[in-house]
Amino acid sequence: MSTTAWLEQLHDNGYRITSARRVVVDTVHASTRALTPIEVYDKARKKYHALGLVTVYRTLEKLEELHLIQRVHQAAGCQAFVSACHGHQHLLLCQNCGQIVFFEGDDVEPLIKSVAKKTGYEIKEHWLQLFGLCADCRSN
Amino acid sequence: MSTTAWLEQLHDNGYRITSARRVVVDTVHASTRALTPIEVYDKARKKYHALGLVTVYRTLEKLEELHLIQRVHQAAGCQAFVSACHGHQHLLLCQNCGQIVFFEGDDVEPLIKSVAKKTGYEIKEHWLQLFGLCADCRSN
DNA sequence: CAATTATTGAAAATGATTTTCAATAACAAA
DNA sequence: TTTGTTATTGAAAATCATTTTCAATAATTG
Repeated sequence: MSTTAWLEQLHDNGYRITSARRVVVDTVHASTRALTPIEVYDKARKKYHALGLVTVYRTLEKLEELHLIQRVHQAAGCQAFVSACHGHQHLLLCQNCGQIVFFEGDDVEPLIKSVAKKTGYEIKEHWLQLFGLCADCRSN
Repeated sequence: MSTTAWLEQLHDNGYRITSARRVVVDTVHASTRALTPIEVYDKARKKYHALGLVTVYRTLEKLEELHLIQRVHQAAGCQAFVSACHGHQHLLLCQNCGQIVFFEGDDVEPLIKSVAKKTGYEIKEHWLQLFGLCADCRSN
């Protein structure tokens, strides 16, 4: 999904396309790592100096609402976001470089069914994250 | 694992047993829901009025360090903790009443191996949380 | 091109967490 | 026991992230 498509999504949902939003979208879209609001702010401001941090917060909020980005939870904190435009997918994070890879979690279904049966819960959502070292970081 | 065992753990690791710590330990240990620092503070203060919020933060920090409690991540926020003294287990949360159930995740291993193979990552940790409705909340 | 109205950035307000610090309480050793 | 050392305490202040307020500006619609 291209940045243009993200902007279209924003527009289709009644939001205006502004320079500030363009540059935030570009920044988050381009990153394979999760970025915190301040990191987005710092990177994006190199391209658009007038950008305000508040606008970054507000834009991230909208992108999350449209499921174009998703929050990444880590031991260090839970404020970072990554691009998430491939529907429901699970995350695999490199603990060294922060690189993020998505993977399908079809195999989780049987586990969910079994847990539902054992516990009597009706399971509505699940949430899986793996942590490790990417091929690059392993060899260096 | 009893509260006494938690206190022993603290003591064995060179921490002193104080009234403040006792009451924080009691409070978290007794709860089947995840509690935020303020919630712990409010509950615990009913038993020990002089307790300070700062001490709650510091005690939770130590309990987490000793793996006696673990942080619970939710859409609403990631500041809450639950008792976690059964080793590595996964969480199942009731979205209505907050009740938490632990379950083993043996079935996750094959998935992890398969993802490792596909991605070239060496996977060190994993993290699984399920959300749904408990039997009680379903029927009411 | 004009009018409407969402969006902007700055500053202030809020909320959570951490740090500082002097008083106190726990505990090991005598 | 009692004592001395030192970790722990709570309050206040400091910090950090996030949200709200507001008047100025810029994006869209007609």
